Amino acid sequence: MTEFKAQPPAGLEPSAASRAGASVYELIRDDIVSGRLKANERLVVAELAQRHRTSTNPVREALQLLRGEGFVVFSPNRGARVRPIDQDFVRDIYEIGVLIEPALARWFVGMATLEDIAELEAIQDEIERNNFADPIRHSELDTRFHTIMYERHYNRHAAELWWKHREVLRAVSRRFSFTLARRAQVMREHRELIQCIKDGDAERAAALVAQHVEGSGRHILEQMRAAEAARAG
Amino acid sequence: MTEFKAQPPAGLEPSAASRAGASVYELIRDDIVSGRLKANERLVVAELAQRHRTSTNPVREALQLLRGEGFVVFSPNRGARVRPIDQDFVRDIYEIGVLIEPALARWFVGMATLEDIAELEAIQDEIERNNFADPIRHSELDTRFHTIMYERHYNRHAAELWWKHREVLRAVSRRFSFTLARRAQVMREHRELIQCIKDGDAERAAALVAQHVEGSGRHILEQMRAAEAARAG
DNA sequence: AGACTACAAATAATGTATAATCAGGCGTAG
DNA sequence: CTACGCCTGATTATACATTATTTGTAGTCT
Repeated sequence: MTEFKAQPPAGLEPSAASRAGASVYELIRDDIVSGRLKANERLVVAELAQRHRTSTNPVREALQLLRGEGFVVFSPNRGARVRPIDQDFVRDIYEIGVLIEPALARWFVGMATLEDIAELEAIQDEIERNNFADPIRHSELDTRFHTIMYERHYNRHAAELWWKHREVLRAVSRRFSFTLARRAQVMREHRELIQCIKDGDAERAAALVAQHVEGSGRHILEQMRAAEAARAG
Repeated sequence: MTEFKAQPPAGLEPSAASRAGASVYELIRDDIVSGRLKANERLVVAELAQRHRTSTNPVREALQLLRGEGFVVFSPNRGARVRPIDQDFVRDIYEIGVLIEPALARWFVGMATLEDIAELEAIQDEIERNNFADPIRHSELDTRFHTIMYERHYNRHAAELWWKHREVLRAVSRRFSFTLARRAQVMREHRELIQCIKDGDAERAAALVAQHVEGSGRHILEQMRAAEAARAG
């Protein structure tokens, strides 16, 4: 069986410049995406340096990198703040996914080999065997399922964009669990998608992926709204 | 008449942290996008610091920012290199544009006011008056034309993405000039687009934008191929 | 009193300088 | 051809200067 650990598509993980830099970058990024750092929270360089046992230089660089990726916002002479991973943000990126993923999927239908299809089915089997019992595992399997379809796409830019968005959504949805309705929907859509690929029906596959991503986005948004309502009420 | 200087959509220009930082960032970025820095060229921090009369810190931060935006690639312990703005790169981003811009345009059709349409027409008049005589001016007007349609879109992420891609394409195409065929096509498509918006025909507007972006991308790619062939032959 | 302004101190970003380490590349000796 | 050692430059670490923003205080005006 193949590796079922969620991995970036092609051969390129941003992988920060080096040891300290990479670790600071990843730690801060995780803190943002997972919600440990609150929206709009100030990111004071000296504090972060102390917390992560490094000097200020790597922290400053990590923040700039995060700025370039959109996770951190700078105001001149007032430093960095956490970009809020709020409902708007999630909606924005899943809507972009709805536009991009169908195109990636359409291409895949024309390129899929028997091995690809076998692997998709193996993963789907595994997803069903797991049946959401282990949410982390489900997330990894599901990500892998889509990665197989997108990772060989010639448009590296689009694939990279997809992967970045995927990571954010994955981190956000870790906070929630799947509703029964959504579980059934995921299973059904994956199976249907595999069938489309087998049939070589690119258009239907694209439409299905659009629907799948749309559904996934809606699901997360509803969970976020519910959580917020619970917090407020 | 309104401002015809190309400007970012909403109120947010990345605008690096401060004077020196911003200028280093912009200068390096321009050098990359305009082709003054060649593909895969090494970006030695000390050199850049000297050339731009600053210390190494701002340079390193600018490079990290550029990395986050995808213009620079890092290898651990071997520093930064220019990400090649080659045909693949251009194709990648214009293809993404073909997917995203129609969605932005579709939304605009449902939101356009009489003032918006008047402004689009004014700009198109201006474009026709200029008639590609001043290419820079044409580029600014054309960018403004599209900015009007996209800048108020609720999906800030998508609008920002569009703007970043637009800047790259603008810089690349500065090296070339418009073929007669392309000139006519631009005029026709803009006028048709305005008509669609007046009619409230969102679907046709979206299709037209897709075609328009597709055509623009193809045009640039062909120019790039021609230039490369000329260089090689 | 309440509110507003001017100025001073505190906080932190930004830029500069310099050193210490470390990894990779290159040339030379064996 | 391989091993050793040197050189370049990346990366990290400090320390400090400069600048901008924020905050607080005191004095003044209404």
